[in-house]
Amino acid sequence: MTLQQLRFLREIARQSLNISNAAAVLHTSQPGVSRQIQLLERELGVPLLQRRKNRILGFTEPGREILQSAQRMLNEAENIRLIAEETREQGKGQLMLATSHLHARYTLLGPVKAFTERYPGVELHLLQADPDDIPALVEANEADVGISTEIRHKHRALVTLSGGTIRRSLIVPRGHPLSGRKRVALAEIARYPIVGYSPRFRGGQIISQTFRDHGVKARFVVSASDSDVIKAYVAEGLGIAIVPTLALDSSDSRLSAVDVTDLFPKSTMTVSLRPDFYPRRYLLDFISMLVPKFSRGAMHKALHSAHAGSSPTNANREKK
Amino acid sequence: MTLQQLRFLREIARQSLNISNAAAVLHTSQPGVSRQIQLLERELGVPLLQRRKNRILGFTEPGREILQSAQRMLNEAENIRLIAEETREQGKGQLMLATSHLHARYTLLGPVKAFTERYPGVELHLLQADPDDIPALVEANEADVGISTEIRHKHRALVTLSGGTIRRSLIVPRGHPLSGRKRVALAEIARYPIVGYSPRFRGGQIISQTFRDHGVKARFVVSASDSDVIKAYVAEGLGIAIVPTLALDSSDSRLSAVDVTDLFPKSTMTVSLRPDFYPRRYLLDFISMLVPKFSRGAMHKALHSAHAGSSPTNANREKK
DNA sequence: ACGATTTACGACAATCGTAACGATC
DNA sequence: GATCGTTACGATTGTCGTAAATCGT
Repeated sequence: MTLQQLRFLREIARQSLNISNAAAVLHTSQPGVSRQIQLLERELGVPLLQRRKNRILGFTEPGREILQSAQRMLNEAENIRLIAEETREQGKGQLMLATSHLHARYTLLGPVKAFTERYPGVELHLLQADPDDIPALVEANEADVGISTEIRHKHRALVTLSGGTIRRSLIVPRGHPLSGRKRVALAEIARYPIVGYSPRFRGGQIISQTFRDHGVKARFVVSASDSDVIKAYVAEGLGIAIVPTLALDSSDSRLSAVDVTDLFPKSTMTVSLRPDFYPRRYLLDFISMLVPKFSRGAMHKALHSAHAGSSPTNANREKK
Repeated sequence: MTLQQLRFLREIARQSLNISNAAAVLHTSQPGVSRQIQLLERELGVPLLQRRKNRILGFTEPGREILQSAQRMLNEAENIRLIAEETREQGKGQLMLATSHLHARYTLLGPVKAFTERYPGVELHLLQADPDDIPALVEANEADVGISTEIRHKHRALVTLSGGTIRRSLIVPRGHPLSGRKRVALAEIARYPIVGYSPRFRGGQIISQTFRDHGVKARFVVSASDSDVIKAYVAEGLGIAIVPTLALDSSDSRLSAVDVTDLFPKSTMTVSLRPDFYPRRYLLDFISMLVPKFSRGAMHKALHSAHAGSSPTNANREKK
């Protein structure tokens, strides 16, 4: 069994069973790929691919299982490369963040600035995406870490860390009847036209759902998917809006805000990671810049408990 | 990077940094091992072993990390072999159980019988050990599965499944004042000399601790580590005892039993497994014979959620 | 001087790419 | 006939084991 053979197998799977394409992607020849797979099958004594004469129909049952193990092995191999690279070129590398507009624009601003000063050699990429897609991006290893709001933990392959609570504010134009209030009720808000978040996203749904749950009929006049746009519309007098408090800066002289966190379900910022990938030092550092309560030690513990399997294994029960 | 190189690395670690021994264990030559490690170090661009001239002092920091990844990879490689072997020779193989005397003698009797009938080709080994050592044996891969009573979940690398409650009975010689009673109190038990479990084991500690917690002073006259011995002593009139109910068979005409499960802390049978090792079909079958509520499907789910990392990873972010 | 690791060298095996063949759509 | 997979063969590369050299205790 060779890592090469496993790479071939994985690529065949990725290329939906087309060996020629797999060979092309791996910059090698088809016959080589074909033969290595055959050798692997012979060594294991089990066919991995279902074939009819000269055509490949699919994986066999054990083939699928073995493919999964192969993927895990190759991931670990990649981890080894990462570890080596990290110690070789300290403070060099890439960091891919998957995040929503909101966090990219506001939450991450400070941490990103601190990070680029601390690690000038690391290329920081912000992969902006729909909030609902973020965990999937991390799971597909398109991003090293996902920063989003409120994920149901259905993605079991990820570790999610809960950050701080996201506060919400009602914003109204200056001079509006609700301006300057300390607190407001849902029913009061509903008296005025509302500029909402696009219902495509969870954030928007949560707001409108809350009105519905309390039997309050709210009138949404426009919806947008980004708080800057919403703020602009409110400032122009199109309506009032509920936005994350962190999207407000005091410089907005045309707007007035009222805290309404308690009127809506609690939202928390969540950071998601793949526990089976090696967390480079600067990655963990970035997260602790973002959420100081996550020290590197605490995160190592969380990741390690999610990613078992490196225990000593002193016993040698392997077949010879 | 070769699997061979990783095997060498792991064996060097196992042999506490003695390359010659490692080579001997792997049936190869020292120079070969030495050179492969050097090649790996050169390829990764990072020293894995700390050396002074001609002597090896220890692992480097990245070396230790890489060793862990290497162990995971080799475990998965072993899994691939297991999968292949399983489909090649269905119903052949070995099954190593780590268990305490109690479970070996009573709980497992039925399941073992059923198992040997269902899988006559599988060699079933019972590795009897002190209850407290059982999780460690599973973690070290000396056993495929551990069956024990009540483990604190400090072994995070293991998945533990909770089976049924262990009932306890007070046993007394026939004709004893407590004989025939439906229920007894702790204080009543403490009036008589007690034959106890060896305090070396958790089981014994739980019993005596309970007396102490309730401020009841009990008198232990003898202690043994095995319920058959204890039963014999009680039958001979040395004292009375608290034993797991399942250690009693109705044929014991010289003894009389009273259920006392509720007087002591609840104990449950726990089954422990390493989620990072491929669970052969007959292993899961054995467990469901032991605890019917664990179907193969349920266990697959439990294991898979504990063992992440085989997700598609369609993105190809690896360096070329 | 002995034990342990690295370096040197030669034989062997394995892998890879090109070319040719067979089968399928 | 075009695409895809397998078989055949030659060149290159890599691996392994023996022997020698080097270093440390």
